[in-house]
Amino acid sequence: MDSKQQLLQQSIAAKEIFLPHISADPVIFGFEHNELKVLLLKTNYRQKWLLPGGYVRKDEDLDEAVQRILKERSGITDIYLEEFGVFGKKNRSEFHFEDFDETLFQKQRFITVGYYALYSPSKFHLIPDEFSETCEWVFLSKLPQIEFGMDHYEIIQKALFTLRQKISTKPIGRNLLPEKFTLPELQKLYEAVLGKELNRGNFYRKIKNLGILKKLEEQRRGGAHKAPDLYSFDEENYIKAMKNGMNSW
Amino acid sequence: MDSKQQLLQQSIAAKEIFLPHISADPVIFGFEHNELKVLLLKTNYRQKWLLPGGYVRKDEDLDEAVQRILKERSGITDIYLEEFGVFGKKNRSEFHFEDFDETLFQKQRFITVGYYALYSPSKFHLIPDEFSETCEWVFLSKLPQIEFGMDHYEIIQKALFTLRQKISTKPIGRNLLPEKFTLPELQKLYEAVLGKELNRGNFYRKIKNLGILKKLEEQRRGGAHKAPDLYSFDEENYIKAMKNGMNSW
DNA sequence: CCAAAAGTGTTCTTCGTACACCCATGT
DNA sequence: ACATGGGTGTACGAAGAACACTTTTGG
Repeated sequence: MDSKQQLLQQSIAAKEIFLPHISADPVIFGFEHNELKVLLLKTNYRQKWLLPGGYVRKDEDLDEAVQRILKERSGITDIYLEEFGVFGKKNRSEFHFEDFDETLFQKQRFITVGYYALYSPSKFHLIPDEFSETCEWVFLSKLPQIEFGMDHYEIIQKALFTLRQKISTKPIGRNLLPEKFTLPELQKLYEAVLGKELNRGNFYRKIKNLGILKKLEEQRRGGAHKAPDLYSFDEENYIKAMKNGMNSW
Repeated sequence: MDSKQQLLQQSIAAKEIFLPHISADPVIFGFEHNELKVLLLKTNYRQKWLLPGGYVRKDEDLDEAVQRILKERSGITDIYLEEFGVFGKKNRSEFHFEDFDETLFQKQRFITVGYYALYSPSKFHLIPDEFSETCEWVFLSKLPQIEFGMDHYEIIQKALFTLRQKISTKPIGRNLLPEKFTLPELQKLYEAVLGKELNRGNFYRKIKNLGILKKLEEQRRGGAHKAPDLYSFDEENYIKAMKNGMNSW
């Protein structure tokens, strides 16, 4: 079945099941090789990269919808998503389905709700859905070089901006790093999100004063030079710090 | 024409003009007598208080929609609105139109987008639309005593929370205070938003260091005791401060 | 033993907090 | 003149910024 046939078929079912005009788009961030990456799908149709978004069922809450969509399109489950913006320009998807007539469900005007989340890529196996060729992590530095459908690049930009705001008041890392990690690794994560270098000494002191870390009785061996200490997050204090907030970086 | 007839009539036109399932609700904050207030409408139908929300035309951007809605329902124009949340529970308006059958446009499931803004009430004359009995500023302290339709109380709560977050990083007051104002007045505004008292001396120093104020060559006469100096905002620096942000209170 | 990275300590400055003091005005 | 609120100054401590120093490891 080619991709156009596939979309037409989906369209018929969609009209029954989903609310018209409303969609949700999750922006999932990951961290690897000291760089941030985003989860994207390359659709069979038109070969453009898109966020793994979808539609809202008539009988489910919006929150439930995003969770389901993400699961169906990528295989990711159990992830905390946070709304960060609504994209409602009337012609935001104008040229995306130009091969189809107006009866296609997917072609109608959509107002989309953006959600973002942080997720550790190692935790699961990506499974693209039937409409997508690939489901891939794409590094932020590569984004300007790939071709997006609709306004999805803009959506990612805003998600990233929101993440930067967030890191200034709440701790980040619990979902992006493995169980055990080193302080230099955590610092690299913060630097990747903020897009600037941080002073080592000051970072160490500040993060330790937050009290969200537990120092383990082991080091990460294997690298050249001094072996760094391993840490894990102190669940209880981490949750407290999430609520209370802090100052800035 | 009674209120039920009115709603039925509106329903017919609405199906032509508006997108289904999507609405926008503006939460407009004002400041008077050292207290915050919110702009609300009391609908003819069912006598519940509601935000002055409405629907999105098929041929307008979402941003345009909120502006138009607010203008039509209250008379307010030229105001900067900022999205703060989406409310999409499937049964959020379940009991609101129970006197009607499912064909009523207004009764369908709506996912609503919340916008908030700050506005100086003195600047305009409130004009309720034809569907509303009154268009009124209601003080925050009175909110628990009035009866809201749907989940609009919850929406206001989140708007207020967002405003508190915002005041911590960006200056506030430009839209909420008259052209000329005194530092004690500004401080009262901050205290009202934050819900706690601030130290006078520290507030003065901090706000002055922001450089967003212009001291005028006059005082506010008439009150008892010492006449306080009048200030106005320095447009240029205010806008800068809006962009740059600052620390916390 | 040395280079390089990890971890700690020191100093300076900035900024928030608390509070004291002076100033101006209407009663 | 004096009580009251407006405006300014000061002293202390916490926290950020910059940087020096020590420690540990692999080569």
